[in-house]
Amino acid sequence: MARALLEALRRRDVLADHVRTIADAEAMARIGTYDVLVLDRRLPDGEGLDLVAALRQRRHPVPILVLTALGTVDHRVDGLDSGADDYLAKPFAIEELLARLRALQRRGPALSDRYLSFGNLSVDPRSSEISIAGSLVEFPRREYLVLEALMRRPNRIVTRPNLIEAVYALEDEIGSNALDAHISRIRKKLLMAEATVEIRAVRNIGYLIRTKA
Amino acid sequence: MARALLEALRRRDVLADHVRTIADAEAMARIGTYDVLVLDRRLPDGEGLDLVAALRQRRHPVPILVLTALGTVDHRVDGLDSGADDYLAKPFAIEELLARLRALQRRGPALSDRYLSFGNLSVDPRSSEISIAGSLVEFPRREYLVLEALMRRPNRIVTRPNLIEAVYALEDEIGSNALDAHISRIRKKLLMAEATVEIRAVRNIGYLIRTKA
DNA sequence: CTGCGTGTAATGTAGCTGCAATCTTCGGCT
DNA sequence: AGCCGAAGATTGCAGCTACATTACACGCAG
Repeated sequence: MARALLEALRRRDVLADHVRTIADAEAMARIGTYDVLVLDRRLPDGEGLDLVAALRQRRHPVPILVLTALGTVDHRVDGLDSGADDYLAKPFAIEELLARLRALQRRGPALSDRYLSFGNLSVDPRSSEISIAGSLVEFPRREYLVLEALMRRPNRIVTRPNLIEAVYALEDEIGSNALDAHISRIRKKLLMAEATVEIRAVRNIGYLIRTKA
Repeated sequence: MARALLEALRRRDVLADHVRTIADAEAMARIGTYDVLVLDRRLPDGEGLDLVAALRQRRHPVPILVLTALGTVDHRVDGLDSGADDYLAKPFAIEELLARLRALQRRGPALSDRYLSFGNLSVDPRSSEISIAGSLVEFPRREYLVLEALMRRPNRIVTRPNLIEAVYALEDEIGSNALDAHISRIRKKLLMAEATVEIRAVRNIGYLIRTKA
């Protein structure tokens, strides 16, 4: 399958590389600069959509087309919502695939980043704006960064080191409860704005954001 | 058909406008700012793909999804190659359409050199002219460049390095608050002209332009 | 020469942010 | 169950830093 595709691409003077595993694909995406990534879902070392999600999480801008046998509407919706830009199910016409690749390449790499929303809270990483219950709420920089980091993984624990890294990118900062202080201030604002989410501490590990009981 | 779609979108709090003809669609695209354009092919006054081609010819950046009964592979290829970003044939599942619209909206508009307009401010990169509330306002070169860079990504943060790069293309220019000074002067002019947009600082990162509260 | 554009520097300022002191909560242990 | 220690929560405060603004000087163009 891959071989046939590579051959078709080569015949049209499209340069392409091929790898078999998610791990390799991730490495290639990290190093190389590609116009488009074509991805199957059922791969030797896992589910292709996990790679999509991982790349998007890191804000990797490469356009991604998922090409797979899993073709129900639900499959398609899942694929697109995981961050893929197009989804084509087998069987497919090679000409259509090529046209879709052209469309993706034409459009270029993404500039945008997904709106993060959870409960009645939504975060726009592009403008660093946060709205709660529909109205804009101002957050200072560091508080914003903490909240954004939490919102990138709602319902999941984000470790203290991760949070500190998110806020103090390179700068060194150790030995204080600065992070706790930020959390506290964020909580106060969430309360003020009547957010339906809350930040819970996970002892010895970190924090997570989740919907209020 | 259009009514059903509008209803489905409205139910999900997606704002949408609907027109019946190519002429109207063209007018709307020219005036308004839309995240995505959904287009049928067989329209009362012509072939939808002609509109796609016309918009692309003018470098219109809006993502376009063609939604039509014409669903052969050739139809699809033609649609995509005319400049559309996605092509969905009837019959289709509403959920898939919505997912595809999300994907397009996520990715955002293509870069372009057409009129940049936001709020009551508009910038013509070709002539380097700026109008506020309909009347032309003179900006010196450097101020113009800063404002254009911001207007290329309204509501998004533009980093200081990006801005500096935009203004001082090759020349070396470090160690001063020249950029801040420009921003300040631009702000003064925006105020004078009663612009409905404002420039906000994002601490430690850069600036962004957005509509005034 | 004059006027505008632009970089620099000085100065002002707001409000973020880290800290520490104190209080509260939680989990483990007997 | 109850106690204790440690982790987390909270809050006032003070220093500071990044940004804002203004004035000024230099340079180039008409």
